[in-house]
Amino acid sequence: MAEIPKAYEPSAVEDKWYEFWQTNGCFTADPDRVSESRPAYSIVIPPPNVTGMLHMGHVLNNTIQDILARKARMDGKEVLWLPGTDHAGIATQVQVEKKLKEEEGKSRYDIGREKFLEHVWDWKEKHGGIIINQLKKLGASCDWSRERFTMDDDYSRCVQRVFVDLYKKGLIYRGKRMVNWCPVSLTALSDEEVLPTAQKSKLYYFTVEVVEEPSTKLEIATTRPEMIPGDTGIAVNPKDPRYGHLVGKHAKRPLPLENQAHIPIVADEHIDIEFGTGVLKVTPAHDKADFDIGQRHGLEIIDVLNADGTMNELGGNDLAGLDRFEARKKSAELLEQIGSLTKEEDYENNVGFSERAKVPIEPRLSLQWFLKYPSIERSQKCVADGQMKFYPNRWAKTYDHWLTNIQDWCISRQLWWGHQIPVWYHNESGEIHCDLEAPADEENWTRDPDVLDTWFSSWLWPFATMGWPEESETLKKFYPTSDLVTGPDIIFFWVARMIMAGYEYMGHLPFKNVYYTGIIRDNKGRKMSKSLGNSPDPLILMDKFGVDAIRFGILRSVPLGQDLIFQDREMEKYKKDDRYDFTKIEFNPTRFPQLDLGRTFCNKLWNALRFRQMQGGEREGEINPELQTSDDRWILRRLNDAIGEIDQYFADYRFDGVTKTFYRLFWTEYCDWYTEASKAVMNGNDEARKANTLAVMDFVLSNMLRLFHPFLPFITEELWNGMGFNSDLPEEQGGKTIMNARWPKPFDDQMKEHYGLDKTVDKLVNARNDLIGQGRNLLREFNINQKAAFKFHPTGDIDPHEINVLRILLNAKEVERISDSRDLQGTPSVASLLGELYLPLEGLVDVDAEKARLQKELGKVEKEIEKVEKKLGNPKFVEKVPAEVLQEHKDRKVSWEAKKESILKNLDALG
RNA sequence: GGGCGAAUGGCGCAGUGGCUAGCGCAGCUGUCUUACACACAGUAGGUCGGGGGUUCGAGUCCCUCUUCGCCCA
Repeated sequence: MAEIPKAYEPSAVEDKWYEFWQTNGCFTADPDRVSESRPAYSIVIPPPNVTGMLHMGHVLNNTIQDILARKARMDGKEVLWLPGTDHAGIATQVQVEKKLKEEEGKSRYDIGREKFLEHVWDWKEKHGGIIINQLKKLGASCDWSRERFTMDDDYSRCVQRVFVDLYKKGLIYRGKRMVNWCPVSLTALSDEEVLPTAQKSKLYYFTVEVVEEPSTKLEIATTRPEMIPGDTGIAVNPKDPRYGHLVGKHAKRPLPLENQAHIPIVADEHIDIEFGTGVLKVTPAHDKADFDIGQRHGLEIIDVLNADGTMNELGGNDLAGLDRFEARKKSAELLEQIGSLTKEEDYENNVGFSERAKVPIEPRLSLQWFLKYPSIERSQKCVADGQMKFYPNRWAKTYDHWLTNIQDWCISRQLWWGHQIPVWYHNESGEIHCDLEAPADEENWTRDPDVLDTWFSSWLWPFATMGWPEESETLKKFYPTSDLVTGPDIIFFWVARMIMAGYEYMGHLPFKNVYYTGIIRDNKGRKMSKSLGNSPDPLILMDKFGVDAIRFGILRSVPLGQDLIFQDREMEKYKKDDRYDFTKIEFNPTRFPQLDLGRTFCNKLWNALRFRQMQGGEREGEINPELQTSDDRWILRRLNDAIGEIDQYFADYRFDGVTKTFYRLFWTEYCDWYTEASKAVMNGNDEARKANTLAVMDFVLSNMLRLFHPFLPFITEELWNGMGFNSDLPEEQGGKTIMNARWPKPFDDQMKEHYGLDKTVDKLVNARNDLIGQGRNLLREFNINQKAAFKFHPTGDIDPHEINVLRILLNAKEVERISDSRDLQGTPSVASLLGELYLPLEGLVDVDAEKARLQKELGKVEKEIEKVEKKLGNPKFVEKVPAEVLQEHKDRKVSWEAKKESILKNLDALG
């Protein structure tokens, strides 16, 4: 790096290095390279919606995967991070239909299936690459040569193959069942796609007449009076003393007015006597529970709804053609007209909403395809016995519970965009042909028009992307995958199903660890969503703050499995109507404190290297133990401890912990203490020592760059190359790119001994730094901004280097070493294990102020002494506590008492 | 109704029974000190949601209550 700019400019390096990595094949996985000494490591990406756009959740999720992949490469593994996108049946189809309506005023039926699918593919071609490019911008080190799409021909073939196989195994069947129907998307949905949502609604009370006893009226409560025309029975609990005797008689159904049919009153144990009036109207066509009651009692099924949620002619003259919600109001009016309505009251209940279309679903009887899940037992066992690990582990319980209560999966969807079901019905016999190929006499058959649930393709993702059903090299080497990173919201949709598919088709679990990320929320704690418009555009953030800053900032505040509050101090400012406008985000460092933390971290890192460069460009070689200062040993010990901590945090998937350690090691320990202390050497004349200090710096910096690389890929690569840390390394071990540099290892015992890295180093440096802190405090207490002279009275032998460091870090004019402190009585002073430090201020000392300061200090110290003495005075404490804790308390007491003594001496001197 | 999670300075978060409960941001005071004002130095600010218990010792373990969130029925 010829001339290093004063500040880090992300835009100047990001695209350059991404391009470099790609053209040099740094992301490409090669199964042939896998060996015992170079184990495989693999992740499959949770495929984003092909027409989607990057949001903060993607940033979190993919940064974590990238960190894992980059770390694994540095650990010497052959890494495959396999990317791709999902065709997202409903979501994509809805978008294209919307566009078609807007641009051409046509519906999909107007142009037909074939033409419509052409539109979808066009849309996919146009928008499908967007999110992929956004992931590249984020630095994702995916093997793009293996990018897959769930609608690729060979992938499609896998989906069909699995359908046919499961059908032949008898696990897939077709049946008329109550399903969740979305009146907007006009398709069935699986139970998992329905979200129970609390609704404020009304409970309508109305009466019906008992046909056999016209004087008897039954009062019924319902939230859906528009369904009355579909009622085919009245159910009561046979144990209910109020109604038991009416069983077997009939009731007169009030609606439709022109068809007030007589419907049977039946006895059913499942009726809750306490709820409402204890009388339930039974609408078998429109409620799952009612359907079951109807089945038990042989009730008629009357479907009063059209597919789009409007009432059909069976709803009667007054309701036919009305939307279900209008029909609700209208039927309440009708009941009132005939004097049947007795009251309305406010009521809160849970209504199932379509996950995609955000409207209440209708339970509807229809002919659909269902799957009895395969390999349930093995799937449940592998998590329960810890073969597969969940992080955080608590999700294992949720997973287990779902598998225990598992229901058959409705896999058919009445959509056009997706994998069409490989089933043909014979036009005359109705015979079913289920196969990869159409029947030979295709003209006599009709293919099932429905497509499969999108998740029916995604559940094959870990192996269908690797060449299955061929026994490809990729599959052999990279399956099962190592880690899966995803959100707990799709634990049933995706994770559980992939596990089952993995066992069923590969005979093995699909991944060994599952990391569940938290959810990103806005600063009011709300989930970020399109409809609220409370999600900032990550691309704009990357542009303003730098990609590395975003990665670091986000990861720094994500504790394992906890949701993350993304702070935006000015969100409200950008409110437009009910939404937020994040299209114009100005650069404003304090607006996003978490991102700013990342940005300043990068800049600090940049400047730490810049400082190193200014000391001379040559890379230094071996560290000579003879020439080390106490600070050299100390920083090597700090680095060593940090590597250990970081490794442990990685093992536990605690990325917040990793960044925290980075911060402490780099900012506090390396910059604030070590770099500053090193100036004592760098400003001196001992050239050998200077070179040695530079060698220590190079060693620590080179280690830190490597540790940071998975989190901060761009800036570390720029500095690694620019500063020449790559220069004497073999190409495949960091010579070409930091991506392949070796992950730092803690020192072994021999190294520790060689460099003299024992605890005594810490004791000395900590005591000296404590003295510096106290000295700085004195300067501020006495309001001294200019350089002042200190006098230092050490308690023991001390290297002149330490005094020099004292001088530099205190920013002192001079630190004079004295052997007798008597003359200094009455001047401000502080004490540490190393000795006493005086700030001789002739004529400047406000005796009273200094006394007050010392008294305050004394108070603190005495309180601590009291505390520790109380503990040590407790015989039970002394008896029971572990030896090292006891010793530690004793030491503490000694140290506080020394401090107290020194304060008292100085107070005494002040008179 | 059942299950899970959270509650620690103004804000966002660490804290694995035992150092004086930490970190970042924001605040206040001073400094453009030749790596960094995207910085440096100093400083104030919390008794850890409430209550009870276990323990020599509890932010940490147990019980209970409150509030918030998620999942399942």
